[in-house]
Amino acid sequence: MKINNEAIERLNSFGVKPSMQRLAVMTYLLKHRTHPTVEAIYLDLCSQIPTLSKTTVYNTVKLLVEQGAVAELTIDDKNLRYDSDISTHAHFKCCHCGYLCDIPVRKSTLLSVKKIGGLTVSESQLYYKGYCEKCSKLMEKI
Amino acid sequence: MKINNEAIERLNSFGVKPSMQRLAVMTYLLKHRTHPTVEAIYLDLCSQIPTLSKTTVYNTVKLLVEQGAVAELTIDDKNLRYDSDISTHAHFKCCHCGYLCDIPVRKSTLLSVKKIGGLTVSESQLYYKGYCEKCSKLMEKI
DNA sequence: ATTTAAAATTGTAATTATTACAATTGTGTA
DNA sequence: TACACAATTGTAATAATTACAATTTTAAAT
Repeated sequence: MKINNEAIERLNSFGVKPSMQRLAVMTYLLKHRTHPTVEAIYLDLCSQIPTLSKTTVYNTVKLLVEQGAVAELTIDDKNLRYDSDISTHAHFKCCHCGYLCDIPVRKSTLLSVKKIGGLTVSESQLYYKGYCEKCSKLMEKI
Repeated sequence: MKINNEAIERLNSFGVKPSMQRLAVMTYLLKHRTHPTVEAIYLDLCSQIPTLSKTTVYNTVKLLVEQGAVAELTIDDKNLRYDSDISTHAHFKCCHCGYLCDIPVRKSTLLSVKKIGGLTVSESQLYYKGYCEKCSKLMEKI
């Protein structure tokens, strides 16, 4: 996997000082829109950067999230997941097979910064849970 | 804490066979709308049921969630939280102090059962994250 | 009432994601 | 080249949750 310009630009525009590892993680997230876990990112990048430490991946995604360069999803109760798509959209997770995907949403539904009473909301997440097409059909048969 | 009728009715109407422990957990959740963790439920109920096991609390909340009698929140990356309010509403979490509260929401925003493409959505969760009133003011001073 | 089977509860051990932290390595500058 | 600082690494610790076997409780049948 080559480092792409989009990754460099993303880091720069969110004030993240680039490094080999950070660019690799950012590039990975931009390329793989699968909402990967730290484990998945780590395992895939290991072949490219054999000295990579899982701690570095943890440090990096934390930094990227803090700076707003990527989104952190808490849709799964097991692991945190990361998404380089920081535009307005929702997520669906199949509670049977774990399948996870994006769901388009009107911007008005998920406004990025607003006030609710005294609360300052900087981030909104809309999660849908249920059964994917495959698992729905499986359920009917049982 | 007395077991209340609402707890018995809730278990019955969601097909959960009642027991001392299940009623205690259900009653606790109906009374404490603080979105408690398993740990919190366990610690509070220990004085009432000294033989209570944390595993039982885990088993019970899992059962209640499966049957739809309570909602499970994944808003916090550390622990799962449980909510006996299964009506349409969103949640806010302060990412500085951890404060968690309910946010009213129009029913149309979070429809409880629908289809999106081939996906069968049985549950929607809307999470807001940011700073509570106290923490917002703290931030300004720094 | 007694026996019996099934279900619920308990306690302990295992698993796993994440964080803490100290040591090492890398980077940029004087 | 030397120095200070930041980033990375590896290991150990923490903590939430699950697995599982043993025990207790419940409910039904004799």
